[in-house]
Amino acid sequence: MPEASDTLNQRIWQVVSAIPVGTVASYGDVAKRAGLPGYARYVGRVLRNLPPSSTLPWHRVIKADGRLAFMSGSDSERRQIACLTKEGVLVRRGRVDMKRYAWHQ
DNA sequence: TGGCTGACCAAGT
DNA sequence: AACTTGGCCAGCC
Repeated sequence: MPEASDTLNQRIWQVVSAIPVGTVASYGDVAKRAGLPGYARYVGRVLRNLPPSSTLPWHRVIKADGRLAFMSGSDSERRQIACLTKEGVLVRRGRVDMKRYAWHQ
């Protein structure tokens, strides 16, 4: 059972900030690594609530099957694709090749 | 209290 | 690869 949400958020932020440049991790992976297996949706909510000024590499977090979580064609999706591409992660048809770019713990 | 909603996941077809 | 289904969990009415 979760403690104070501030503490949980900090754990999640810490995990996300540890994702190496040029790699990606799924929401479920981040949750598990933060000690919260099964809390993938919670991770998504935490990232959604991130302030615009945040420097956290939220763009390195995608769905488990390699697809981006945003609606196709949205501004958010375009921003994420731009960030990933700049880091060398190839995004094609809103999808990333997990075999190649997954963050292996 | 209870139903609805997601920046989700895994297995099946 | 595209879809569907059932499960999941906290926030917001």
